[in-house]
Amino acid sequence: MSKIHEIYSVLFKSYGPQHWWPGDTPFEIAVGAILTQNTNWKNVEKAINNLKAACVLEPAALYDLPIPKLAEYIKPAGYFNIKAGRLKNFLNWLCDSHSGDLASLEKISTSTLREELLAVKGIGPETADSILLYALNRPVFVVDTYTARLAVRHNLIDESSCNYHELQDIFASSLDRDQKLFNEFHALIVCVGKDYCRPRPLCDLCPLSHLPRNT
DNA sequence: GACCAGGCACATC
DNA sequence: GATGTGCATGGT
Repeated sequence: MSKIHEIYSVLFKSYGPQHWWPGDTPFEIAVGAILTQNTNWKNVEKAINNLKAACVLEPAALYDLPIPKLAEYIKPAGYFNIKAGRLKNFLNWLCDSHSGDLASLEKISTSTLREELLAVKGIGPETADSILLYALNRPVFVVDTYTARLAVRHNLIDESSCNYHELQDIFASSLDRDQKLFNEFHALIVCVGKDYCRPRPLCDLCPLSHLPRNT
């Protein structure tokens, strides 16, 4: 069994299925992906609940909402002015180019969609891939800070070459190109990340602590 | 009070 | 191309 398969196996045995992404609709998932940038999910939940309570958590309503009003609703998620602009950019793309309907993206190839998402100002690689995987069910491996920490810590990658694309390639190339597997794996990495993949210290209670790792 | 959280764009060198 | 900085709330 490869190191990466072993990591997955240990995490799945420790934490079980994660049932990701937390969100009722693909659109809610996409909004959550933008709101959770560098932010604790609990804060994002508050912001999403505000949008739900105001009945604006759907493309047309959010598209019509003035940015200052949107910023007010999403305040608990932090960086609210920045994120309001980013959400608007996403809404402009979705509504102006794709009739405000995520389901209409089904016919577009994953690579084209990824390029289009990355062209939206405020959507970087992690957010684009999260939307592709969790909102649009595409087999794309999502990389985040925890993935990087885990990979460096367990010698899957050298810190000097640790960038998004390299990390994504290391995981994706050693796994079956399986949307459900990628979904579960990333969720499990975030799960163990929250518990143990903090910058320091290393913790021997981490389910991965018996695997080879850096100090 | 310090540190951290499921990034990203932009300025500067 | 690499590195530094601003953006901000809320939990531990």
